[in-house]
Amino acid sequence: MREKELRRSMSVLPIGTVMKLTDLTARQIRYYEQQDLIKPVRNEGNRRMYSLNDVDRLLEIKDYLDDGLNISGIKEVYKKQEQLEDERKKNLQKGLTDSDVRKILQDEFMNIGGLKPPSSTFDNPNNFHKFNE
Amino acid sequence: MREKELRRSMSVLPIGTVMKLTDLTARQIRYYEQQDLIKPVRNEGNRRMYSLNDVDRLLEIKDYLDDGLNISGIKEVYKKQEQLEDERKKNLQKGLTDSDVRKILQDEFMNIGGLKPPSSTFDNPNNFHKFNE
DNA sequence: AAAATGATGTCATAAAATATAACATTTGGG
DNA sequence: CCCAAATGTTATATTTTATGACATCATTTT
Repeated sequence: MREKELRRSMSVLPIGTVMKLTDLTARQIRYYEQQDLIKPVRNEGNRRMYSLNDVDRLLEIKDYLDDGLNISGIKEVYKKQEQLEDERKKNLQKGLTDSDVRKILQDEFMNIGGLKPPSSTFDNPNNFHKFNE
Repeated sequence: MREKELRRSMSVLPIGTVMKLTDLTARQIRYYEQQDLIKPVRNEGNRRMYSLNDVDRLLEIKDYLDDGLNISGIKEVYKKQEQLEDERKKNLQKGLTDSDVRKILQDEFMNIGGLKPPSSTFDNPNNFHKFNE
């Protein structure tokens, strides 16, 4: 559903609406922007316009702050997240899926000591491979 | 997905945004409201606030006008639509589905002249019943 | 403890967006 | 040609937002 994503990223909400949806003050919202946590677009009249994704992120920021993180911490969280997404993109470009990558990591494990793959409980909940031992 | 509906009906868009999304002028949007085709809510400051459903309806209105309908015609269309929805609700309350209702109508037909159900071409495209005559 | 810093509040000022109402224009049908 | 429907235009008042400065409060740092 590509259309949904598009709509979630359309900047159509004025700051007043965002204040209500997030229960944040304009001061807070602008401050988080100043700290590069969000980047609302500006309309022709220089008013900030927000997307639903922006609203989600602001709600996230609120949660992180409630959890005791400070702005710097939140910034780090998003930096890591971006790195992760970049890696995923790179692999996708190479035609690899997440599960492909998992297999590769497993193979690397195998070659370390000539061992079998670890097959975590998560990947193989019922340990079926054990019947082949 | 009940949440989706809720979000589509949240009045969060100022008229400026709606203008861009629909390519209508403020004058037109307010005029259609005056004609009871839409009913945006007002915020504390008396500004009209629109939902995504409102935007959809405005786009519909645009299409109808392009098709040569006038405001009165469009009003009729929406009146009929409401009537239909009301009927559906009533039947749903009685625990009847659409196909139940169709059966009931067929039965009524039968009793008119002690005849078999009509089985319209739509319901029986190949007229299979004819082989039983 | 004092000072510094981070996060937010508050206030003043300017600009942009919207509401309302009145009058003007356009367009299609009788 | 005239009328009415749909829309444009303009003026005025109010609301909303942007920006920047200064204030406050809590937490760290020194």
